[in-house]
Amino acid sequence: MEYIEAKNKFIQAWGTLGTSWGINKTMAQIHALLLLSTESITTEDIMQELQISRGNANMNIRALIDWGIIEKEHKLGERKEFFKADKDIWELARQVSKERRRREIEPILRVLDQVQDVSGTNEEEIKEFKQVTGDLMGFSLKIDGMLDKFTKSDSNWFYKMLLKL
Amino acid sequence: MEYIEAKNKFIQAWGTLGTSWGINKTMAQIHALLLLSTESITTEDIMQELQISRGNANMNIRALIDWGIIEKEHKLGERKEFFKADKDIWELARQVSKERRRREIEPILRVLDQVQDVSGTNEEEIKEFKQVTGDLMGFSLKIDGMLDKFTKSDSNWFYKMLLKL
DNA sequence: TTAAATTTTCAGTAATTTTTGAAACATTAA
DNA sequence: TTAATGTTTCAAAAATTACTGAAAATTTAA
Repeated sequence: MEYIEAKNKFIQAWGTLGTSWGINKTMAQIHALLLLSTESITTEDIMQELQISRGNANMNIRALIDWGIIEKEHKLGERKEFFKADKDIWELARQVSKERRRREIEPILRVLDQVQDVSGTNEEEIKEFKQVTGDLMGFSLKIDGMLDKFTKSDSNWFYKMLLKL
Repeated sequence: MEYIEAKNKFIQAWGTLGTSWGINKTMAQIHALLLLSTESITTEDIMQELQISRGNANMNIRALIDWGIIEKEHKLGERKEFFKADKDIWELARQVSKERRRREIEPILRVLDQVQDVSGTNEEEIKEFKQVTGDLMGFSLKIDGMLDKFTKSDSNWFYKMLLKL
């Protein structure tokens, strides 16, 4: 398969995958493009490669920076900003885990916690409510702990863990 | 906190969480409602509780059944269909992992595989392309293997794994 | 300073996804 | 059968989300 075809295929697939995990398509595509770039590139390059507007490019680049998975670079004698992605996949996974944990697991844990002191007249439904939300919280806490360990470890730790299984 | 308030809060939070993980809000809310129900309920009940249309209820109930996380029940002497959720959170996690693996990880693995035999004139970009997509595939395969093991094990295995860490 | 280059913002538009509601379809009871 | 009850489908509407493009803001060079 020719490079250009493979590249487009990968960018497209990465966009689609992102979409089904709640990440907007353009954001994932910009990330894919940067993963493949041998050197850091400008907003103009991204606009041109993905055929998107300046506003769209700018917003999604910023979102990627907020997620901590790409970064700005300044080149000597250049006024433009350049961007590059971290090519270390383990680092990427760690960063994504960290952010999703913070943005999504923590809020649901907070709600599950708040909701634990429920009261009411129907014994059975109260019991069921506490049981289900309690189980959910227990499970979430376990996942949360695992992710915490994961985000603080190196790829080696994860690799060993997989072996132990 | 009063039961009705806690219930609504939980349903709302579950819907929001679903949304940020690419699952539609109503689908997640129906699931939350069923998790809290002490007995199986009808489409009418769901429509009434969540204030949604029949079509919407029907479509999302079907989606939940497709995901394998709720099921139909027929009651003796009743023509209506009743629905109930599996209350076992481990089972839920296992089922969701299984489905997402099939729907999302497998497709991306297929693309990464296809794209491996890339060719072109620019040595550096080909090398980088192979490196990045190869790493990504390696990582995805590891996650895939872990999920496979997870979906085929019982909660006890997972619990032990967490202890070993 | 002023001007040129670059980045950011955001109102309006477009695209996508979700929801409705009514009609078609299916099943069971009489 | 026919009628009543219940389920599914799907075109249209609504809601949400993403994108554009131009103007405003910011930064740097002269």
